[in-house]
Amino acid sequence: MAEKGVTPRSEDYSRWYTDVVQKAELADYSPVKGCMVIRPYGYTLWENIQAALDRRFKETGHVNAYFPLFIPLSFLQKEAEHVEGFAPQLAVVTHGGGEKLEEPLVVRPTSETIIGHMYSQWIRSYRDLPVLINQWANVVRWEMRTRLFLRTTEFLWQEGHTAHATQAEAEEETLRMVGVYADFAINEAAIPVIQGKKSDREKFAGAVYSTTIEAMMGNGWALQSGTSHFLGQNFARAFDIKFLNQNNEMEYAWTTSWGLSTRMVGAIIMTHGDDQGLVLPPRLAPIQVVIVPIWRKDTEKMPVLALAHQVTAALKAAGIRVKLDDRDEVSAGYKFNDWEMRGVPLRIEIGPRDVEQNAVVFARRDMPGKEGKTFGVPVEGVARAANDMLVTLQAALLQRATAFRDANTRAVRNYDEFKQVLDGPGGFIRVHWAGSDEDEDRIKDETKATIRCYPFDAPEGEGICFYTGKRTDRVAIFARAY
RNA sequence: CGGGGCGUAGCGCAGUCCGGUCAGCGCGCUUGAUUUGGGUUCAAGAGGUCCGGAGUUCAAAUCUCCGCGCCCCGACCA
Repeated sequence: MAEKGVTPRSEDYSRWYTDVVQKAELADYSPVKGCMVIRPYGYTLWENIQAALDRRFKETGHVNAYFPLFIPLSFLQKEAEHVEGFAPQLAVVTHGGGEKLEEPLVVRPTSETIIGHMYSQWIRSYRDLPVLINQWANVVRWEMRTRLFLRTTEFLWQEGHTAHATQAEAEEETLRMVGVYADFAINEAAIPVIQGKKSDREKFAGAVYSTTIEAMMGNGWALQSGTSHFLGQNFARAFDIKFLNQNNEMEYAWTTSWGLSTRMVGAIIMTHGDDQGLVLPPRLAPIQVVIVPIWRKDTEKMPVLALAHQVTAALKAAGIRVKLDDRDEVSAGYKFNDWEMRGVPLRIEIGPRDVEQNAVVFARRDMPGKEGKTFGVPVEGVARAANDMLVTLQAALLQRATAFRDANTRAVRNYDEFKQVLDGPGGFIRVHWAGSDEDEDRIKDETKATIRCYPFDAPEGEGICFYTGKRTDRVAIFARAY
């Protein structure tokens, strides 16, 4: 690893990613294989993600609850597709208190089963519906290959589980929540995700269908960043979630589930980061503004620090998450690089020249060097100016990511072109698609690209499938994915 | 689990082929100066059961055998 800075993205993208995660002190490897330690800076970022999501969940009528970590193994086996999908990834507890357990307990990989079991006891009448519950939890999936934040054995997430009286209501909920994820991703994380439906091959084990938000990472790969599933009556039948309707008839409930995990942190890193390190969207950044005081002589130190404290207080009063870096033992240049690595959106530099003019210097993280600096920002009204700059930065990040995604989204006319794009520039391939599940498998085998989603927003209309040559109005986005 | 690579100071590594002043380097850390508008410089210092075990040998980081662990590539996935 380089002593300073990170491996350039162009040299080795996954190395760059790992470097950023560790050097920005977001997370570290743990002594347990496949697990990571989320460090305070990374955890604060996650807390900000949680707050932004939780607010949206509450606004859409959901409440939080908590269900147990351990699930009887037999529960997993009640839904055939579900157990088939998750069996290879389960961690199972066979002993407790020095005794062999009568029935093994699964460490939850997801909670549809145990929540389904509880819902069957809580739901009696149509008057009990809908049930709209979310939980913030950790889950465990024994993955073969892990990567910090993107795929770890244990990860943090939220999982929403809802039950409804009608299919229409449940489907509406499924779409509402994928929409909430998209709204969060776009407006908080500045990630221009694409909403769509998963192909049958990629859907959640046990779902009727799954919806997703798909993001494009800096290397052109796709990252599934949140999912919302319509479960039909599959889990209701498996767990006997029944209610009496208004006609006094017994019916199975219609359920949904939806989740978004710490993987989102990975999405933020790979959407906005650059060769200087992390770049954080202001709305989620643990530190939105860092103030770096600069002085030459001891006589300059006092007035510079005095102004720095004054500006810090002004920003704090305006509700900005601000940090004054008054460390004595490192140089200003060191601090610049340090905070750039950590992705702080706005840096305010205050030196003797600024004290004289009663002004400060703004340096935005998304633009390197002088280009991103604004000199002579008056101290009077500095909080307002900083706030405006944060709004500008938030918009600029989204705009840049959107332009990148669009520039790396291509159409192809046939399979040869498809392969050429994947071997060349990569990115998203947006095509008409009339292939079968087997066709999809074959393409995955041959190119490693999968259907990321059938986008909801598909104004293309009818066209020719690049693979089968058939006419269809279905549009698919293919990409290599994490 | 299949294929590759690796385990020596907090981190990154050299040394291993050809056993013997090989316990070394860079960064980081500590102390003191110097410097501070883009990662200052210098000096002095602290820090290691060479992954573990067994064996060969006068002598093992180095050779042999057996373990353990990690990383990368594949099948699986939020």
